Amino acid sequence: MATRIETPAGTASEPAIVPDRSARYDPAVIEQKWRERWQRDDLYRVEDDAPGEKFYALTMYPYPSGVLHIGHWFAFVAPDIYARMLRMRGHNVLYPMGFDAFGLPAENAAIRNNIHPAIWTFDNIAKMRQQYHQMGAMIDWSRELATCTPDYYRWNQWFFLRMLERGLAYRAMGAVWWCPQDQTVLANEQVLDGNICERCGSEVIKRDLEQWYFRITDYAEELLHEGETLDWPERVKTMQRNWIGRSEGARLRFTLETGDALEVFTTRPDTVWGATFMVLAPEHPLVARLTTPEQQADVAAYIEQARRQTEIERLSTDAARSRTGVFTGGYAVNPVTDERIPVWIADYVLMGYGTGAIMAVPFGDQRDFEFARAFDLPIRAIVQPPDETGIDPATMTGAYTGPGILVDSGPMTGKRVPEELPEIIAWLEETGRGEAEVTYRLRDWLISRQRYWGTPIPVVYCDECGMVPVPEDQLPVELPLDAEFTPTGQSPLVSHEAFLHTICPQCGGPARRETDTMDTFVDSSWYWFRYTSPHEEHAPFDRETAARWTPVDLYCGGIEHAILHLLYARFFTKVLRDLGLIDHGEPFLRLRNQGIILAEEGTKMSKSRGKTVSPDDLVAAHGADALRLHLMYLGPWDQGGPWNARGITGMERFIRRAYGLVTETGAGPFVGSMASTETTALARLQAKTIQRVGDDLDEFQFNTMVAALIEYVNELMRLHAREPDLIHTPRWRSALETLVLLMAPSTPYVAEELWDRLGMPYSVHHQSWPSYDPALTQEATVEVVVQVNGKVRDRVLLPPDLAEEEAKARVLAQPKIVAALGGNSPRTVIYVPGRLINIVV
RNA sequence: GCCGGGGUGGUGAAAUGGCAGACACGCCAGCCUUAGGAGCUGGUGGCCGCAAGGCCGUGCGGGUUCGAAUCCCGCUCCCGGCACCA
Repeated sequence: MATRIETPAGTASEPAIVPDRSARYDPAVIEQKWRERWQRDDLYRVEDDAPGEKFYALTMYPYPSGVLHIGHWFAFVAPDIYARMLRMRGHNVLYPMGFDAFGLPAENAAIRNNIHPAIWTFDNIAKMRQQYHQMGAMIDWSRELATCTPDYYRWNQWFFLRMLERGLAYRAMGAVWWCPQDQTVLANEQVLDGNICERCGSEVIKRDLEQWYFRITDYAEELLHEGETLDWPERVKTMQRNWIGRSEGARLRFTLETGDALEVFTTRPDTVWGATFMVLAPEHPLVARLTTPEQQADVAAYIEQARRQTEIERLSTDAARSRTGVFTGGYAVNPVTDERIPVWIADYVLMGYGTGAIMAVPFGDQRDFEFARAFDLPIRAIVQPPDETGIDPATMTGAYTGPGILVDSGPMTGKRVPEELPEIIAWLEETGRGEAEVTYRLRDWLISRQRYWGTPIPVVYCDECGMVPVPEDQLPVELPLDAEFTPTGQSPLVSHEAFLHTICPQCGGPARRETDTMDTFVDSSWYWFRYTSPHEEHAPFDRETAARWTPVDLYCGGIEHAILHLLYARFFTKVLRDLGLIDHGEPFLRLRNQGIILAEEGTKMSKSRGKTVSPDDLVAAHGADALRLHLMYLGPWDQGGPWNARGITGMERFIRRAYGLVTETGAGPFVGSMASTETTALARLQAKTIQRVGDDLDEFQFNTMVAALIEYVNELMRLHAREPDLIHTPRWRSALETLVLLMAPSTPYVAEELWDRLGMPYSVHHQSWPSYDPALTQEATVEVVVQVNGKVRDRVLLPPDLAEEEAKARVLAQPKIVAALGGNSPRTVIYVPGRLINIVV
């Protein structure tokens, strides 16, 4: 190794070979040096009013679980590279970071290790922040937030109160998991294998309790249609569309013999003449009134069984699973046929969808058909398929769901379905039997958690006044830190007397605080606004600053949040807009998901199986720059895949080659004005590489971007070997500067070091992204493939814009082609300029 | 069952209608070295061939096209999501 670092660029010097330890690429030394310098200089501080078009790049903030694993690196490095490139392109880029700091693991650690959740959480945050520094991420740490601080969660409470005022937050009974052993409600995440309590291992059941909800269903339609306009992966949009589950149909009114009205939702109101029985969800409120004394025992037993039913059973597609249900003994009247039809209960009807009751049309619905066959209920044919004779209900083996003509359907007989459905609905409306309706699968968002480590819900219960919201000036309702974490099976808040007992803000009498805390998805539903003014004390965020930065231009994160987090965040944004705090309704304009990094065996990386890969060890062995490159080079970023440590040596070699190239040939002198083919080739290579790297980054193709960098270095070395004097031309110097600039987003440390060694002013990360002359990306002559009948027979060098006739003439004269033609004359010649010529004989 | 994504050398992959396998790992050979788990050079899809060269080849079967990894139809396997939604 040799170096000339003492010699300023442009000055002649002896090619003295001075062995110098500092010349060797030593990532440990380089990375520590620059990391400290950047921190000292606050290099990544973002000013709200800095020049340049704003760009808000955001990565889903992590849960502070302890340490960053390799998957975190994979997720964070890509947007970091992208954000760095945009900054070099002149944008004012906001790339903040924080911690999703409330949640179950902290509480479990508290119970297990007798350490307070707050201490555990902040210890982890400190560790992880160090790791981000090590990664070389371009994060403005002055904006860091942790959702478990009162400064942050008081605004969760503030939003809750605003939503309560607007009727968007409400209390209602809801079926939740209940552990009879621990005498407590469990979050869904705490229920293992369908119905096992995470804590004590006993079987859990569903139980009705009063819970807090956010009325996200009010926004169902908007969430659905505004989602279509977003630049998000198609599959995420599809998942959200399916989750919202819009379905068009009608609400029809049936009457029960008890005198109660029973409404049902159906997408096939045309088949109401075929409704031969009705089915209620076991939990339906009318079941009790409807059940006759003789059926009482059966019904009660069935309801009990349905309650115990595990998720696994419910989700099973087992063909052996049969339709179950029980007759209530009660009857309803079909509103169009006036027939008396039996009312059953069955678990295939869900309380949470539609009205929790259906009209059963066994002829036209497969589930109803199976039910009718199982319990020997009547089936009536009401649709005749086109160009066929009628179907005989006695012999049919499955429901008929196809198109046809209505038969035995009173005044609607003869109508074509589905074409004339609107007329049928109109008739039902005119005659008062029902009306058109749209139903959604989306349910309201249950935000209550019977846990300690979360945002206290700011209401109190007073014997006199009932439920009373905590006045805004009394926020935050602080989570007491002196809670007891013995595993009693209850939230520590319930037994925390000082927290529990308070004074009613309305009458001043004794009151009891709500002990439920909020789902942590509330925290993550608005955190990106907080980054724009993280120290604002009088509002969740400063309106003007938020207006400047939001919406987020690019949001990166895992596909696992495709539904919940992203849907809640969209909902919150719309609520914030309706509260007048912002003027847009969609939070994230562009979304990109990384794939999942699996363990080397292709299985899921899990802590419990010891399959995690520690980035710290890899950094110690190869440097953060090499690890960054390696992760980006594994494959397409959105695909993920099994982890593989072997390839990292290739990235290390690449960095060493680039390092050697710049340090050994970067000091000049650059005096030659060589007009050789090599300098032209060099200029073309440089232009093409700038284009490739930029285009690949624009398209989030990090793996091919890295390949372009590697090829650039390899090609520079080849040119140098072919023409040793090339390194003394100004063109060469320019090529090296370009190399360092192109490397800066991906390998920030070594790029800074090389920039410094080139004698360029600090910092490489404040330089402009290199530009190129598009004319140079075109070669003067290109190798054109010559095919005969689609098989490659020769290659010729031609100008890419050569006229067709000229090209044909030249190619047909080639000896190999003459031989391949064997005397046959060409029938057609296909010419794709700059690519190929295909001669068809 | 439904909806996505995918199947290309020994491995990760590239090529989205025009030279299949860029680039990297690994492997082989050579150079350098006291040494190499360092560096450099060359080779590396399969088959036939001393070679020149030829044939075959992108999960399977068919189709469209001068030309298909790429588009269309059918099948198959793997991964992910949803799942009685009336």
